[in-house]
Amino acid sequence: MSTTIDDSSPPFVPNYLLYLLAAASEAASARFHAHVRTRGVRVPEWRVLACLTDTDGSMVTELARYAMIEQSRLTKIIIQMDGRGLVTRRSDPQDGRRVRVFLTEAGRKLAGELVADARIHEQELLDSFRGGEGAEIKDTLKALIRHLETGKPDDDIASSGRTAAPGNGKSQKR
Amino acid sequence: MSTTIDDSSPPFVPNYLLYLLAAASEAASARFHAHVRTRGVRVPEWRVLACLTDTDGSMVTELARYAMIEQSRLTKIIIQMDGRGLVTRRSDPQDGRRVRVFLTEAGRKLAGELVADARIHEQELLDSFRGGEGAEIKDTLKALIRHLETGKPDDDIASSGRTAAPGNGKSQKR
DNA sequence: CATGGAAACATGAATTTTCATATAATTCTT
DNA sequence: AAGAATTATATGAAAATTCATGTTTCCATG
Repeated sequence: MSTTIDDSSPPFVPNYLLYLLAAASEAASARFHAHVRTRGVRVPEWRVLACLTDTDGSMVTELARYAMIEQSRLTKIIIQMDGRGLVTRRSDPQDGRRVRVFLTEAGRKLAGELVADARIHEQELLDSFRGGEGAEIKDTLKALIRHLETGKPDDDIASSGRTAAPGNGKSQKR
Repeated sequence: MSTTIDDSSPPFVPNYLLYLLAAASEAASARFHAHVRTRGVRVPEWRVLACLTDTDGSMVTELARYAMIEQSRLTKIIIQMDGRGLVTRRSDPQDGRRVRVFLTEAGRKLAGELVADARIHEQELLDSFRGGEGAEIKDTLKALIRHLETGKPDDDIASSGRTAAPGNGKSQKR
């Protein structure tokens, strides 16, 4: 009874969107993440460094969102990085609850080098595709992310190319 | 000196491919992963269950690759799941080193339910896009993964679309 | 201007994950 | 066929992560 195993049904996992996304992320990141570890930096730390090159001095909560790291975890990572002299923390004079995180000189140097490496690696990756579809992938991902975060398509997704028109959908509720 | 900060340079992170991939994966998975935890299952466990619905009885190493979980970690997860009665392990009669992992009845039931939920969730996601670009995203990701894993473009990437031709795909050699 | 509530971080214990290595079973070599 | 090399899995200690909650500081309101 019910042992009717359909041995021929197509596999689920290799066609599942969430798996494809995770696998793509993993596969794309593997090399560079190995390089990062080579430099004595773990991936979450690299994320912090990268984010701080964009938004030096941001508060912990902001940084957590930006770097996709849960707050209490980020706090611990930052404390460690502080100990290693990569970042400093000072509390915001405007609002004593906030802790602003800054790159130190050493941190800025390291971050700069890694970002440069990342740019090169990214370029190599994108170049390794025929034609100019690399940029298309990025646009598709950006559209996907926007769509997922806002719940609204915001714009046509995955069609990229002609109808750029990113003008309208400003449904930023927040 | 050297404090020549170009305040206007565009941010790095939000345009960085590896970030976009990670963010897309995260954003797409958040809801469903929350649902999974609701059912008392952690994400890595869900991955194991899902993979086993495809390849019940596979060995630990295979499963590790399939589920993108490092071997020693997977071993521990499996031992736990065994304890909870979701899977069983028996050593391969052909090769005593190998441990084959099977879903129990309970495990199969749970896995089946979650996979069904996953399918629904995925469909909702794909439907939430205009037109039929959902499939395009999946094709793009598949091509990207193949490209990254093989080092060869294998096929035109990100062009997807017409040339579906999934017919041959029995290249499961392993 | 007290006070309740919210926001921003920090913290600690329990749990997981990592990393290197141990153990066990096969396969390859000579 | 013995020993070496390799493959598959397990294990243990150190480190990281999670989860719930604590502390501090700010904000709004009566």
